[in-house]
Amino acid sequence: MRKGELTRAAILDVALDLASRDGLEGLTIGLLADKMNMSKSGVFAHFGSREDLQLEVLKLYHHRFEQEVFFPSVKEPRGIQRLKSMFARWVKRVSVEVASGCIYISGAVEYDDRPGPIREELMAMVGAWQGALLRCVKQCVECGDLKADTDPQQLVYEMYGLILALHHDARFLRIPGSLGRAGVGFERLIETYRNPQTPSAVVAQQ
Amino acid sequence: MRKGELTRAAILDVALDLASRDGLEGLTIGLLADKMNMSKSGVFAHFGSREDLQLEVLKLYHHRFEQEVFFPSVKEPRGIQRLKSMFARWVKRVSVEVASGCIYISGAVEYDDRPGPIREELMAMVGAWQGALLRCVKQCVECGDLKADTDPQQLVYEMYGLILALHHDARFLRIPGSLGRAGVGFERLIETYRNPQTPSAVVAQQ
DNA sequence: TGGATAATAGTACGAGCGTTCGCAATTCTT
DNA sequence: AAGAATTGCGAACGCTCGTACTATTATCCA
Repeated sequence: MRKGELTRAAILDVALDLASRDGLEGLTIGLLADKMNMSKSGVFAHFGSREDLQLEVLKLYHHRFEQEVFFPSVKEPRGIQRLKSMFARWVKRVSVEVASGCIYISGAVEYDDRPGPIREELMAMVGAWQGALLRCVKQCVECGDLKADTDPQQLVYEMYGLILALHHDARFLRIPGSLGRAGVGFERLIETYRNPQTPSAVVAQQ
Repeated sequence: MRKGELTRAAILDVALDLASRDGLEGLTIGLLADKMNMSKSGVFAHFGSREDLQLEVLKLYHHRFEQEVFFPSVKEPRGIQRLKSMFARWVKRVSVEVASGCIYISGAVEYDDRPGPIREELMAMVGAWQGALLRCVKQCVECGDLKADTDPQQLVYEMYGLILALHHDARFLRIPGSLGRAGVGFERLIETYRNPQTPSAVVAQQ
């Protein structure tokens, strides 16, 4: 690996940190150069433009999210167990990010009215994650873990709400115990939709 | 009313519009002056600083929120009916704001790591609103509309999550039908906590 | 090890930001 | 209507931003 690619990777790593804290719009080349002990132009040369830098940061975040949340969960068997794993890992990730900030969430606010490639990319990523959740819920219905009349979209909507509330209460308001509330909310949520016909052993093992 | 106060009020009105769209941090005196057909310094003179302007905008938003959501709801009788009114008016406000943006929500992301008077003010306002919701839920428990073992904080947490998800899905992802999902989620939510001893007529009249 | 190539620094530019200040115009008060 | 007070404008300041261009230094490959 040539030195250039190595520095570039190091820059992106720091940039992701900064963007997590201040948002993608708050990510500035000057500050990034300071943190890297490099000149502005030195940093800049690795990316064609600030927008490209932001897009690369976004892709890096997406990659980490997949590694920590998505991929480990699809190793779980289909059904409620996988869904629980997805939510648990998601919560864990966001609660770690309470100290730094989740780019999916801050980005949703920053780019809800700002058209352009970053918005498109971000929408695609968040959409993909919601799509993965949706598929998992549908599998839960198919395999009988959740009731047949379950509205998958509705369930995903409410799961997302629990995470957003966690980010809001823990990171902005700094209310202790928010982490637990996300868990309690999720338990109550799937309890509502749980299929009473399913052998309790299947769900109790989790 | 002197002319100065009148223009000041007009500026604040436009400023609230801009801040709703681009966030409080995105509110710029130059853009504001353009929209007002005034000079930058002319606009600036009405406020000691940009931060003061932002604080005034925040207070104006809070005032509108109270007028449209809080005050009409406290006219409803205590209990589940008032809680439903609060949520319905809240949803209505946010769904109108889907086209412009809710400052409580965007502000929570913008100022979760940015100390200063704006963060303090915003936290106080959001805290006050959550406090109002909390009181209302507690009254629901006291008057028997909700189960005695209801965790009021938990219920408020989940209500907030439903609103945040609405803002996220409708404004950022632009998924149709999000409005309905907030309502369905709320119904399911209070159904979980509803006291089965309560005469159904009381809750059915809503 | 030397020459080609890649990586970084330095400098400068134009634009936009919040803010200051002095002056002109308008509005209010009597 | 006249004088006082308020209101608004215009220009300028210092700062930071992204970006472009040139020169120097470090790295890679034969």
